[in-house]
Amino acid sequence: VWLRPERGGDRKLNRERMVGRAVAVLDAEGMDALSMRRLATELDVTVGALYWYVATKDDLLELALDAVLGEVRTDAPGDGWRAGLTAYAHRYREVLLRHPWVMGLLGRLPNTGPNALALSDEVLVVIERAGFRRLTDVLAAVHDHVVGAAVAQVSWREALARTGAASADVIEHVRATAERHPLLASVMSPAPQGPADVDAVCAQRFAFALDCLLDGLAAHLPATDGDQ
Amino acid sequence: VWLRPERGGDRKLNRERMVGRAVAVLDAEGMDALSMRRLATELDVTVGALYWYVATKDDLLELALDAVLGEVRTDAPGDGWRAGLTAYAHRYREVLLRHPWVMGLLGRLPNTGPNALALSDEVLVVIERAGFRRLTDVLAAVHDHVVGAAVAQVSWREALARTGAASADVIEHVRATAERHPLLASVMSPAPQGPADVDAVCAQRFAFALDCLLDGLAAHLPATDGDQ
DNA sequence: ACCTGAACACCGTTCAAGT
DNA sequence: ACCTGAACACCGTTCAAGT
Repeated sequence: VWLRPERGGDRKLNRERMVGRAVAVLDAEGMDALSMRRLATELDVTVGALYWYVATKDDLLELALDAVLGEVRTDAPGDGWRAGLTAYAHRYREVLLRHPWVMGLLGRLPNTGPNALALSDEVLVVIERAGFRRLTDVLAAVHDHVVGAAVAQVSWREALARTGAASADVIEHVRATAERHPLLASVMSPAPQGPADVDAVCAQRFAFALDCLLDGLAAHLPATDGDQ
Repeated sequence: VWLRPERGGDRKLNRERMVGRAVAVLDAEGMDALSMRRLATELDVTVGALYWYVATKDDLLELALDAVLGEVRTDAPGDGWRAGLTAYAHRYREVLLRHPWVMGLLGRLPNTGPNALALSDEVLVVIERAGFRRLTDVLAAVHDHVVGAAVAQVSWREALARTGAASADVIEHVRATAERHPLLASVMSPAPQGPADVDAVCAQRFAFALDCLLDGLAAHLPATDGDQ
């Protein structure tokens, strides 16, 4: 998408307005609610008009994805690499959770928009200043953890939303799994399973794993350990 | 889905045959190729017949997701927790990369099928035997890293596949980004960017980050460090 | 250059009716 | 119980034709 010309245009439409409205619909009603026709009527335009600015719906989604990544800003560099990476990871995570539909796009579309590149570059600067050798590996490690944790949390939310109230079937199902997997059951039971609890558990879990990861990464700093 | 009865049936169809064929289509031609109509003709049946065994297409996809997770088997427990978790992570990753369409489902559908639960339980046993306190946190840390790394790799593949040969536009685009982000450019340039190289880079990157994570987790073992 | 109107080839889902 | 046939309300995309 990033190659295709911006296609000026300002009579009724432009890419910015399209992407903005698309993100609004996606945030409010999710992926299934966004059709080209829906977006067109929302912009007071016929469907065909959209294809003047965008070659395909996937192009539009790529634009929406990168627009959202623009919300992640690395601020105040210079508090040390660990604080910098931690702040980056938390900000990135918050953005993903604010726009859950992004998770369905990450594995399906390329993610090489200008905002994605700018963000990688900024974080790489922090990693380089820290003295790491494998710059991209460290970046990927942090990045992958954020994405993985966000995917898991959204998936969990989805599972809770799907099973509305506790019908008799659900109770029977839980009982059956508990019988087959006693350890899993004992480990899950203390969780009250409310949607708010899920977020709290995930937030704390995320911070824990991130700390472990950064501990492990720190051991690969030349000053501490010459091993590459 | 897991609540709804199996709906016996063996005249022409059953869930197993449906899911098997669906996975085959998904593996061969990806998410976009799988429609209910396509699956029906592939099974010598009309579309309506499918809805006897499955309430919705998402249900079918949930079944396909869990079926794929069944390919991840934890073998030979007892080589130590670190070897066990490493083997689990690598096997899980291989399965995800063999079925790239799964990545588009993970953040969109609940993932609470019997195979997913059984797998979690088996890994939890390894984690508990190791002496960890926060069982689920450790499980999630490893799990999230696998998913995040797989998502990134598939997304990278997709980006390469999308930009076919190096047209003049692509070259101009790369040059422009290189100018704006010199560090990013210098770090990316050594990569020959072939599809095979991507897999190799990602495999090594995955192993590195996993090692770092396990190092960090090991520090939280009571024997080594009483801190919870 | 930008947008409309209308069409094409598909979707997922439902449901009477058959066997 | 299981499957067919046909319909309903949608899709993404294309493209002549208008301005």
